[in-house]
Amino acid sequence: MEQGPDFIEELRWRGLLHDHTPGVEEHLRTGRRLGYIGFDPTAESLHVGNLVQIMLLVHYQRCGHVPIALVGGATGMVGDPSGKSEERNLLDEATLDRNIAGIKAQLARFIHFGDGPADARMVNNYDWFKDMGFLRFIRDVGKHITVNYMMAKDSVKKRLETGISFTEFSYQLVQGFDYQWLHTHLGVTVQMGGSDQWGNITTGTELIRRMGGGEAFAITSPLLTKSDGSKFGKSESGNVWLDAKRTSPYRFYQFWLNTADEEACKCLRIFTTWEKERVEALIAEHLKAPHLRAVQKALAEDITKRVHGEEELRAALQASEILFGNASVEALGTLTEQQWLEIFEGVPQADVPRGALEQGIGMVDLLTDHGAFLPSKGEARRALKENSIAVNKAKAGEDRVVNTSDLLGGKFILLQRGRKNYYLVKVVG
RNA sequence: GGGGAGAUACCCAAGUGGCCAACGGGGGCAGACUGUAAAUCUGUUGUCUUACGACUUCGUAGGUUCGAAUCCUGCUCUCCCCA
Repeated sequence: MEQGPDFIEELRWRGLLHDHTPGVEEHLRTGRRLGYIGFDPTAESLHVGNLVQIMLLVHYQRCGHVPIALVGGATGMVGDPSGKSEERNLLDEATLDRNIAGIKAQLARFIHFGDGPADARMVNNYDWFKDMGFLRFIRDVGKHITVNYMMAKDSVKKRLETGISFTEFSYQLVQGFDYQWLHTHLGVTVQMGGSDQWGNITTGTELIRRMGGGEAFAITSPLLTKSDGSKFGKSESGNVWLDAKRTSPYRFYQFWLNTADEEACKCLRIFTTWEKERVEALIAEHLKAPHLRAVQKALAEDITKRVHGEEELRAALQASEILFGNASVEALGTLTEQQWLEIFEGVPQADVPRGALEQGIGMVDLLTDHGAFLPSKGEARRALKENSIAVNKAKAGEDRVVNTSDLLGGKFILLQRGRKNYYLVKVVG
């Protein structure tokens, strides 16, 4: 068979390998193997925190193997205790269905699905759990694993003090059975996941072994954290989602562009599919001239393009140029209304009646009463005194009055507080 | 059950009758610097109007006083020690 790069070796240099069961390397070298990763359908969209797992599948496929994406329609109903200090809320079926559909669509942007021998496949564990009764489960599955074994898992041990429901305690068995089922029905022999999933995955390999299914392997990736130790994939405004409706492509692009130097290099290895030489050349270039931020730019462009497409990337680049570049008022004036709305999507906006603007509006009122951009007039005055407010890119003082002559594109006024906070005033009526 | 300590702004924490919108630190925001970074420095950080002003705020409800975060009483909550 045509064999791509060595998967384990690939993970290793990319910094994606945390742990693996003995023998996987050989196992993967000697044939095309089916490997799976489970995704929790807790939301309608995946976020960049899931991206590491997605990349595992991407690299897996690139290396000539067959990735299986499992959405946990059943496991999502139970709740994984790993890394959670408290019992989780359960999702209802309708929500789960919607979430699963959303996730499927997103995964398709990364890996190639189809019916060919090397194509990725998508499965939902609800399909094999929905008709399984409790008695059958505890007879066929539960019989093979001891409670002692289950209690030894970190995810369970940590919760023994504070309490864990039987439901969450059972989680590992449910996930373990997934693996067992995929093993016997599809011939899946590899399960991957974040290092926090090690316990759950090995319950699966154990189950397969005890149920006489033979060999099954586990591979985990390190959990990605930022250099300050905080969780990766959160911006000040919360989770960074892959769904453009939740995180605009512009914000998405900015998230990657703003990664710290050290992280950016790490991310470049993890989140691009570029070969080693290209990655290393970029990093070397970055070290020579860090202020150019070649790594961040390359990273942000590549990921944004993959997630949102060429068009959206271009818009994000344009927006960034206008917001952070040296775009002049003239440049702003040339934008079409459509462009305005696209660029400033996600930026606080306010509608102001044309009549009020014709009479002229003082800065303090514009920032508070009309725009509600700042919480109080005192704060607005302070900001104006601090010289931090700009109208259409020009600093404004407290006595500045805006009127229709300030309109750009006939319709918009751009306010800024400091360098990074934008507010858009739209005229209506 | 007995005894003690405490509750102050986003967080920590000073303040024990007027000079308290309340020291200081953290955090936030902004300015300078810079790489849309980090570090650093500076300013700012209850609300409202025409700000030399007014109003609301120191757990909660009352009271004493010309005047209270500060004193008194009830209540709620937190912590500690002894049993």
